[in-house]
Amino acid sequence: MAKAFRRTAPRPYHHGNLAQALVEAALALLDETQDWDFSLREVARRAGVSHNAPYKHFPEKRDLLAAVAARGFEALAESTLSPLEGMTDARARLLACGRAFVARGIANPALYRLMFSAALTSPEAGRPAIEKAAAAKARAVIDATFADAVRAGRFPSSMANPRESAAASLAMWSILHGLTMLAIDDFVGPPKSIETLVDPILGALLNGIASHPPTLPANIWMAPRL
Amino acid sequence: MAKAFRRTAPRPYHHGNLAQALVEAALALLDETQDWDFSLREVARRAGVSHNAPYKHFPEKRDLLAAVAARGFEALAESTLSPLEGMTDARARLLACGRAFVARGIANPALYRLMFSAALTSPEAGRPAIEKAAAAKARAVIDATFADAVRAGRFPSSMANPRESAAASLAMWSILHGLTMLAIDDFVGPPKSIETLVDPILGALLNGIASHPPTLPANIWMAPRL
DNA sequence: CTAACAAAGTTGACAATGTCAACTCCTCGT
DNA sequence: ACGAGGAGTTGACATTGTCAACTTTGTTAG
Repeated sequence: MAKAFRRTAPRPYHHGNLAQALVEAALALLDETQDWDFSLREVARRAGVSHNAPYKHFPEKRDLLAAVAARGFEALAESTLSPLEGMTDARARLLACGRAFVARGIANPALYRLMFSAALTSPEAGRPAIEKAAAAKARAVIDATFADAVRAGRFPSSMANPRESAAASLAMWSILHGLTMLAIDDFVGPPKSIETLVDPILGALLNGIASHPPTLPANIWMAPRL
Repeated sequence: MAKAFRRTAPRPYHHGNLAQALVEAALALLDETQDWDFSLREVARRAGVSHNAPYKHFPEKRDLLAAVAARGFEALAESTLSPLEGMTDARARLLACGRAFVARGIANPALYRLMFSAALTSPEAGRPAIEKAAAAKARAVIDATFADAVRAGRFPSSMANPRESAAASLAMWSILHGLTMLAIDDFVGPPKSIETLVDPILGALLNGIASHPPTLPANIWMAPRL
């Protein structure tokens, strides 16, 4: 950390924090072009380094994309978590969570798509660890909100059972993920207002879960495989 | 090589039906590599033609991919339709439809992903017409099955209202699409048996819809934009 | 303090790819 | 019979991901 002051240093040989700058540049490119087929070289150009500098931080282009995707999951986690502040009604919290989820996806379609893309899975290792960890964080928000709702008595107490809570949580993930994807991919729209889209759809699911809680087999996992 | 005998026509100069052969080859490559970053040249190689022959049939690589995706939607439509033969119970039909949907997606993950990918949307024209048409066909199966169920009295009669039927149908699409994607992307699994995964999840949604049918604003469309 | 080392960045090279342009071969309608 | 145009071919080009070898820098052992 400690290093000489660089009061005038416009262009230190060492970039300082290139990895982050590259992720930033890639994020910008992703937003501009709405696709991740931009060249690694262009990312390097934006960061003001040579076309091979990125390789010192990311062994492959895929690894850069994974870092970007991880950022996306972190943003998603934050987006779904923050509106819950101060909300008490369990059902309203779940709906708010859902709205925030879809809204975040629509806000940056390419990023959302990238997060769930296969572009980052390597043939042998599956999804990169960095992405798995971030995705787990995002998943935890929904899981926790659901668990809260169960504890608040909003759902049958049998749903404390992990096989039932997993089923409910998976159902909610699925419908939100699916709805977001369809909206992004122009299969549904126009989303003039997120609530009018999410509330009825997610609401119907929540009603169904409350009246007849679903159950999953014991060995189903609901997360990137570890 | 001027005019040679060709009684057994081993290699006619004109391929006969290259467009289809290219789609076939691309389909095979997609299945093998589980990705669509294969080169157009490799597709041409497989079809036994020069690296530029494909351009006579598809202006861009994207157009070939769109044709492949269209095939995928057609297969999806067929897969979801065929198990309905002879089934009478409306709820069972919907569940069967859902199982078939997810099963088809899991059967060829890369193809499924391609269908909903942005790789084929051109910046100005959106998704190619060929894909839109095929997607509409697949969507129609679920819509129709739902409409049948309403007619059979399995859902409140208010659901004959287009705003309600659209909501229900969208909800079902969403949850199926989302579940399929999550399964494909290794966020949930292992899918040792499709029914144990789909039935509880989709069942919960159907229960919710039956008890409190959702409604959507009037101007929401549920299809690739025409 | 300094010499050496590893991390971070650079330049150069290579094969492969998507696509353009110009050419050749074949089929078919007139 | 023939010529027009569709179908396929060859050649070329800029761009890309990635490898290898080099240089610059900050840190650290002696």
